[in-house]
Amino acid sequence: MTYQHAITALADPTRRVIIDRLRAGPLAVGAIANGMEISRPAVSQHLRVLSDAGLLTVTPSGNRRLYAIAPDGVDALRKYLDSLWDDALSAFARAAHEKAKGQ
Amino acid sequence: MTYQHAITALADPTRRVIIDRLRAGPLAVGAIANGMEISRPAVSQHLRVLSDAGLLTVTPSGNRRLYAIAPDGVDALRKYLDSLWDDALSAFARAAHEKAKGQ
DNA sequence: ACTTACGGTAAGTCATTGCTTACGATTCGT
DNA sequence: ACGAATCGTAAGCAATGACTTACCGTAAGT
Repeated sequence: MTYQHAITALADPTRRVIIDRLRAGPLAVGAIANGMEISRPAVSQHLRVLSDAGLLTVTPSGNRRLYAIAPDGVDALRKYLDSLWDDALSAFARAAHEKAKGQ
Repeated sequence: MTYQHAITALADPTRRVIIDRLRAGPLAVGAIANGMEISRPAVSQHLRVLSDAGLLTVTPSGNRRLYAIAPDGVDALRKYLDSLWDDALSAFARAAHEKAKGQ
């Protein structure tokens, strides 16, 4: 039941930028913040939110900390949306059928 | 490129409750607000946000307005997450491979 | 050992947003 | 035609959250 935190975390545009930067593979905090307009502490705070939401994993590597996308967290959100998608389609088909019958 | 608005709209817990109420089929505003703790205008405002995000459709029916989940809006979000999912899995596999080779 | 690099945390500020009450517009029932 | 019902919008308020600067701990390099 962690998809709520995940969707809240992904609602922020800056956090989606961070996620996009990690699509190709793990990165250290400095590498993520480099080129972004906000300060490095701000990036740290976003990374904290994303990690708490289960969307990122952290692996300390010497001096630095490597962040990577956690497939499990993304999957939780996917499952929620798939369920919503199924129900929406069923309701849509039923509504269309009722309308055709009524008309 | 409308998935950003969709994910922002779904980030609010109250709006997810509204969406859940519409899973079974279209409902009027009063029916949605009935039993909820917030006022009806607040529900109207949420419905506005969800509609603007492409997640709901409105069909006026006499005195009332029937809101229903828009499958297209949900699908846009699904596609974004599927893409993210694919990249996350690839990056994960690559990282595991590099680690195995390096170790 | 001392300095430098890396990154998390704290405190404070400002904008965003979700809620309420009040009001107006449209449609149904009689 | 008139009163009631349904619903959207405006204005105002309080809470949440994203950002900044300042600070502290830990690991690497010399």
